[in-house]
Amino acid sequence: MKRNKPKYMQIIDAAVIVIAENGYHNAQVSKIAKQAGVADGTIYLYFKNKEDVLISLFQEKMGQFIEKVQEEIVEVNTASERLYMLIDKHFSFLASDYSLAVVTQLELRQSNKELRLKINDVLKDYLTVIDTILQKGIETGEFPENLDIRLARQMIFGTIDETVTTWVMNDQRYELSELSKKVHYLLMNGCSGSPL
Amino acid sequence: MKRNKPKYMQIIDAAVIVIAENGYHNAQVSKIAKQAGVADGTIYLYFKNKEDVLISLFQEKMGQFIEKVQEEIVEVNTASERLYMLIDKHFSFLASDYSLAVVTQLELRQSNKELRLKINDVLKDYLTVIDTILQKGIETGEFPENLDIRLARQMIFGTIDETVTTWVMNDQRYELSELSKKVHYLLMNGCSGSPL
Amino acid sequence: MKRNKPKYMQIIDAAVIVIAENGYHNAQVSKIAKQAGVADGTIYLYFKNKEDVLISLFQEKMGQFIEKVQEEIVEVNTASERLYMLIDKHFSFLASDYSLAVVTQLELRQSNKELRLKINDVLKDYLTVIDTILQKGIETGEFPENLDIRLARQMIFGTIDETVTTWVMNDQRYELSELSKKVHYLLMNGCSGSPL
Amino acid sequence: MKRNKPKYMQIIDAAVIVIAENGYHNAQVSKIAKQAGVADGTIYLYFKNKEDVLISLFQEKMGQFIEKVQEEIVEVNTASERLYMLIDKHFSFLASDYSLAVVTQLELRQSNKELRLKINDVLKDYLTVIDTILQKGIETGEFPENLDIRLARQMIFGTIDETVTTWVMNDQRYELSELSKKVHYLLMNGCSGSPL
DNA sequence: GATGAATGAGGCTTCATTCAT
DNA sequence: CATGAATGAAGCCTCATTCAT
Repeated sequence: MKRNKPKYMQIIDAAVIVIAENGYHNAQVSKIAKQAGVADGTIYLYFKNKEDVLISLFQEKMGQFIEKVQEEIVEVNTASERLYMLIDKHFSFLASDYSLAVVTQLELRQSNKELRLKINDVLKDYLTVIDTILQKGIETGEFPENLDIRLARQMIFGTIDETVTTWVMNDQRYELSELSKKVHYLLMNGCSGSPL
Repeated sequence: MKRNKPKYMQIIDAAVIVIAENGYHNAQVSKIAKQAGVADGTIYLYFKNKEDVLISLFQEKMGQFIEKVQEEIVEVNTASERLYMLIDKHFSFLASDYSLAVVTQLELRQSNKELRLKINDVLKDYLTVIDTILQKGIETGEFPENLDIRLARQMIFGTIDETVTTWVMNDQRYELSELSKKVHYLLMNGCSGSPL
Repeated sequence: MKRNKPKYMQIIDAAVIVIAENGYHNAQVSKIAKQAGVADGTIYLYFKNKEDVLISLFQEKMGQFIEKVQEEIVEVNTASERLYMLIDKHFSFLASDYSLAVVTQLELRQSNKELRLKINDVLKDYLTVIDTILQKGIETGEFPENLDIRLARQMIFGTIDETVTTWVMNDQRYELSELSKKVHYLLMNGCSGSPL
Repeated sequence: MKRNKPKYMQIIDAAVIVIAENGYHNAQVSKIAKQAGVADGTIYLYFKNKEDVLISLFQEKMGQFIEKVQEEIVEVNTASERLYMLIDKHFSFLASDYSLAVVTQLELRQSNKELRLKINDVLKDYLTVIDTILQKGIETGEFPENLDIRLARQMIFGTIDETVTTWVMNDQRYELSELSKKVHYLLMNGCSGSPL
């Protein structure tokens, strides 16, 4: 299992730093190798090509986050609590690793369509988590029965994503995780409104 | 004034088509020139460089849209109506020009940080429109006084943007503008909730 | 027509010189460009890629030789005279351009199979010329009716080719074209022998 | 003596197979090692470098063939019989090991000049065998006194080589060894013709 | 104003070889 | 003897931009 070898994560962590510091288009393989303390060729022992490094980066970092959220979220019961946990974990996760936040919110978005499609595959699990919360909320009566789940999911994800991106673009001039409550409040209102 | 010369818009329209068809990274200057029916060098008579074409593209297309929204929005009175108009104009504007939607939602996002910052400058006017609606809504009592305008704006823009992007990525399999009402409803609920 | 532009042949001639001097595996595109007095990128205005330069080189040089042989060969009548002309033209053509001889006999043979197959396509016309001579000779009674044309062609081409290659590998220590008569004599004997 | 250790021939045989299957330029050391069932580094215990593997391959395979021919050829007496034996042994040797034929006729020819020069060293013994046959033939009166031995040798080797190469390139669609008689006949005629 | 031929910098990837175990 | 993880040099090609006509 590649990911158990130390150099695998070593290279991924180096990629995050190099991309955050130099930008996506100035993150040459040689820079990543240097940052990771390995030879250029070594990267190709662990990754198929440069794109594979970037996909793996996203899979490892977001994947591990999504897994943790999936596990922890079942520990609270109401949809509201779960949504709050989702928002707060999301904010505190990216707030704790600014480089990673820069990479996921700004840099990785300039990758080509192919790479972005693969990134979206990873995100699908995240969107499913949101859908499950919404579904649960409808069942418990916290959300109206006719809530359009797809639209509500887009609102939730779009809001969270836009909030993080704005925070990153403002150079973390304020505490991201302090916004959790307010964002949760806005989104709960959005979802809970009585039917049209 | 450059923009009054026919070839100026001719080149911008060509850029939209070429980027939509070939993707951002395959939209070479020579392709745009060919599509516009001019020589490569001619582009440099109207634009400083390639980046300038893309910024101008965004400025012209979004700029004219924002202007129109700004004008029309004062014709209705409540914040709710104005928000509805904003959403609906936004959706119908991009639904009426799929190439442009592909370019703004998918392709132009792969540009480098600098270009994206300039694009954000253009968007600032749009965000100001949203802020004005929210401000107005607070004054008229439609929204609670303690509404966090920045967060609410992020929710509104994030939701609209995410909705359009999803629609584009789904190859316009449904009518985007039919979502206006529901999105408006979700966002109004989000903004109107009574204070924490 | 690309081949009418001066730079087309300029690049091909440069390629012959660079390959002859540095060997096939040390004939970098940048060296060829420098020798041709053009920028690296200019080569790609006239050729699809590096391989295309090499194929074109062979096509232009051998192609023009084969055409000339085809034209001149009809001016003499007997198969024997035609065979002599073929051998002599072949020898004097390569003797007059040692660089080209090095390239065709030694360097181009280290190219990959794909390239060699395309080179063989060019040679097919040459082999056809040989076959026509043999056919003619059988008709006129100069060669026995049961001459195996394929084998005879292989003997003729193999002998000529091996003779030139040996001459090149011996660093042209003797006059290649002085061998024409003797080679012709050997091959005529080979072909003319009475049936088994 | 290296060649007595089992892994020595094991690696050479693996090289033949790997080159025949993948082509010269896709015959990486790691592939040869894998095919031989040894580690990459082990190859360097038996060979100085990759080139040494290829030279040794040629030396072992052709060397053992040439030795056998040298021994057997003295068992027949006339130059004609010896030439026939040479041709027939050559054809049947390569017909019996198609992989080896592919490697010697097609793949190894793409090697660089240095390697080919070393391969030619091995071939010198073979050419000497031909020369001896010719010399003997002149002494016995089978060939004219003024036969140009070098040219005759080139004809003989060129014809045999071209015949095998054509057979390999035609994917052994016919029996190579069935050509022995005809080729022998052609070459005997070529050499025996009365003086100019 | 318009053309389009020419420029040339810059990076991903392969693979023969080494050497610590 | 044997292993195989690690090394790092080296080159083809693209494409934004220029400038002579």
